Amino acid sequence: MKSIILNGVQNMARRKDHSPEELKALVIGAVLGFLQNEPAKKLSLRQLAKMVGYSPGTLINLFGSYAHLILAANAATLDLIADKLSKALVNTQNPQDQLSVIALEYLNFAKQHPFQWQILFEHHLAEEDEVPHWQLSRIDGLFTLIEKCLEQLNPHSQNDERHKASRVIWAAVHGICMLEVDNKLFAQDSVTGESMINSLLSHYLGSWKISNQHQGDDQQ
Amino acid sequence: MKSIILNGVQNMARRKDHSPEELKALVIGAVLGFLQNEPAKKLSLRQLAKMVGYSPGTLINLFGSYAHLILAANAATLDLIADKLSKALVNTQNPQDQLSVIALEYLNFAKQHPFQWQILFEHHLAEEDEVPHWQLSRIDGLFTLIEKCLEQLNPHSQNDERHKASRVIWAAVHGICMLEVDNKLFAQDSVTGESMINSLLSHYLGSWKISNQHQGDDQQ
DNA sequence: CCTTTAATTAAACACCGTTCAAAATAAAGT
DNA sequence: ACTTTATTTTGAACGGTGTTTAATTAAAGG
Repeated sequence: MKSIILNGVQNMARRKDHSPEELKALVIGAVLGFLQNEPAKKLSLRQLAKMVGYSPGTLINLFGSYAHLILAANAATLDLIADKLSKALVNTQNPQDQLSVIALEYLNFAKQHPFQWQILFEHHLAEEDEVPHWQLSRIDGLFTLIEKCLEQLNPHSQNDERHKASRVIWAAVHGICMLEVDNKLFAQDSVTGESMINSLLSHYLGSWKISNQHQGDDQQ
Repeated sequence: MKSIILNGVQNMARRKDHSPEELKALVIGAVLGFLQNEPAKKLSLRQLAKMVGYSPGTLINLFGSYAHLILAANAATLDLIADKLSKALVNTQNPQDQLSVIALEYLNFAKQHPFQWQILFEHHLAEEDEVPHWQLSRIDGLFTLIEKCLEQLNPHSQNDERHKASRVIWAAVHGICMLEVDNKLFAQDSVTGESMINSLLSHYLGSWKISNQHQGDDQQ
């Protein structure tokens, strides 16, 4: 297996048969596969390189850095989530039910892929380089989805009211998912992520959808 | 400064004058001081040891491991937050205002100490050792605070209804803080953490407090 | 076939948390 | 005061990390 050593110091560099895009997909697959069983803390560039049969350096000049490699994996995760959400929506018409489906599907993903989901939010880029635009547009798509439901829920609502409400709902659902995945709810067994999401949506939306029925007087 | 070298290989171990408790406080102070300016990612045991003038090994057999050192610093942070919350509450009587004060004070802490706040939730212990009980009781104290407000808000509510609502509120507020600190809200400037918390509390509580006024029929 | 270009690599670098035997100190015994 | 014992504290070593770089190889162009 080891190549021939000549001259005391020697050799290597055998070109594999993967295009850059194939290799990227291979690596991202390895990341997500690893995170199915092991926490993000245990992931490393060197292990990853071993898994896909390339050297650490190859992965670095493919993605730019280890941080950007993780970012690429996170982008794939976001795509996967967006796909699940839109698929879950096709059989639901009522806008409040749609929001419920979105939130519960999101929770479901977090519970089924806790490590993959955690790394989405625990991975911080160095402050010098900003989040790439393609990442931003993915997130924007999720917000737009929520805002559309809100518009159906209350057609009299203003744009900026829906904008704010979408952020509140997203953040709240996200907080519930996070504490559920981290097991930091310290709640009795009857209180699950599902029941919390139901409580949140029914109460928040119940009040929100009637708050602007007449002459647009916002509460806050 | 360097001790005398004799015999080719040499010396060291000058006993400093700190009791274990003093040293712990010194280290925790160094952690929190560091996190005022630098992200958790850049913190390390070795730098920390240099800051307080001890060797890495000393800190390890003081706290057990680097992970437990961070845990101790997080405990100090939780105490600090609990202290701020209870102090902020003394001038507020109305229970809904109290909840608002709690949430806004919590948000304020997160914004003023983002790195210290982030490490509270991004630090995961290895699964083999559980979260210590003194940590759990601290968190339980925060929940009890919220549940007391909810009881004032709706004296007819059941114990388990308040239990659930306290978790929903806490998780939602937490989610808002997290996305605000991480700059992941992608919202227009008018939508701030404060306005989101106000929206969340007014709508959620507005519905919640009347949901059990008569014969205890819960929505979920 | 030779040259150029691009891909891939091993090795080196500067870190990291942890372990451990040895060194230095303090405390106890005489 | 001296010796012994016990306790801190440490440097050095170990195996790991992400990243850089010079060398090597394969492929492409002429």
